Amino acid sequence: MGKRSEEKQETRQRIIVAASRLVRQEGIVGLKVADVMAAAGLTHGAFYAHFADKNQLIEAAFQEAFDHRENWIGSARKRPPEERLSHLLNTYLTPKHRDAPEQGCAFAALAREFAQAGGEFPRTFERELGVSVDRLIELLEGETEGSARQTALGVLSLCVGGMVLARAVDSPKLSNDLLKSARTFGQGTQIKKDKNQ
Amino acid sequence: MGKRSEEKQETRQRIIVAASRLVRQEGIVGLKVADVMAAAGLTHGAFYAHFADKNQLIEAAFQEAFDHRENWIGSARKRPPEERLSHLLNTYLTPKHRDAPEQGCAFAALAREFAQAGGEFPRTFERELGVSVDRLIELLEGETEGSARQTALGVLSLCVGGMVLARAVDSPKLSNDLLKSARTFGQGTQIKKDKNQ
DNA sequence: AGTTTCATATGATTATCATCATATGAGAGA
DNA sequence: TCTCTCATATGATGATAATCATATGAAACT
Repeated sequence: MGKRSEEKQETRQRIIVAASRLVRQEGIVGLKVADVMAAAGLTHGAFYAHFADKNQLIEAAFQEAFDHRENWIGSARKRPPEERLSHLLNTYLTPKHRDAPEQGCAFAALAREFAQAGGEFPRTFERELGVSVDRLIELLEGETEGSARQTALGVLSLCVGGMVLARAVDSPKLSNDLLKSARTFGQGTQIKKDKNQ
Repeated sequence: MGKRSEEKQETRQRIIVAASRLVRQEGIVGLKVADVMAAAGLTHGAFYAHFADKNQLIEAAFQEAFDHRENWIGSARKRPPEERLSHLLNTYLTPKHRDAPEQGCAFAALAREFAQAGGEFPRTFERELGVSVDRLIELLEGETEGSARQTALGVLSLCVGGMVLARAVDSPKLSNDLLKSARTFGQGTQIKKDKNQ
């Protein structure tokens, strides 16, 4: 691969990264191809040298957003088992995450729109969700009441819902309360005290 | 008020009802004024005799969607206190609700878009959320560990998140698992056994 | 150096919609 | 019955954006 196409790949990557941020901020319909290109330092016309259409870009951007999923799950893995669940909740349901959707969880940012998008979108969504679920199961296996899978799906639901609502309300007070309550609510789910049971 | 303007009000109401269903199905951006009017049995031109603009319609449609909130909360009120939380979860997080977004919860359907819409939208959202929270607090008061408000906010987060995710994934199996896991996860939150404590 | 290739830029094109302007026609009051 | 009003219909208009067509210019190869 020559220097030429290497640079093109870099440009493509730059477009994807820009799109990944913008799409989480603006949503799928709200994402404008020209804005993405401008954010990547290019003009709109070059877009179709890199992608067949906007949908292809969105798929790539969505996946790109999960490159940092490990930051979340990986940091919980370093905790002792009985603290993992609350660590997950406490690092996801934060004002900082709420206020930076462009670098935050893509499920919270895009689930609603993926739900009605046709084509490959639902499968793409499911694949990424599946990976998250698997990671969470590894993390929680044998540590919670009920099956780890059940806890994993429950935690994801609570996190996504709490974030979506916290972003939608007007007052900072209520928004913060939503985050805090969701954190606490999720911790009401019992963690096994005896790891050998 | 003469017959004339009475009929106009009825027409207006028909438009709002149509919009309320369509907007939950298609989203705010996805909602087309012409589609709403067609669904109400009219043509697009008449729209501006009823509303100043599309935003005004969406506000009205959003509120309209909550006319049936009592079906959900009210039916839980008939249950003994210790069953209320699980009743809420079990009636919200259902495949039936998932498959009929046009008549379902407007928070789950519209929160993401309200979050980025400017103008009055965030305040409107917050007002309706506040009402729901108040109703839930009345329902749960003194019945759960922790404050009723905290439980109310937690339940709402879990419900909305579970529904949004269940609607976004491709496979019915995973979707059903999400609903079921969220139901169970939420019930892990302890209900007081002794009502007089 | 001369030519070719191709990544990117510039300038259409086309579709979709919200919104506006004007027309129509049925009912209300004279 | 004859106007007049106004709810609704029909037909613009204008903006926005995806996508396409063509131009350009720098690097790669001869």
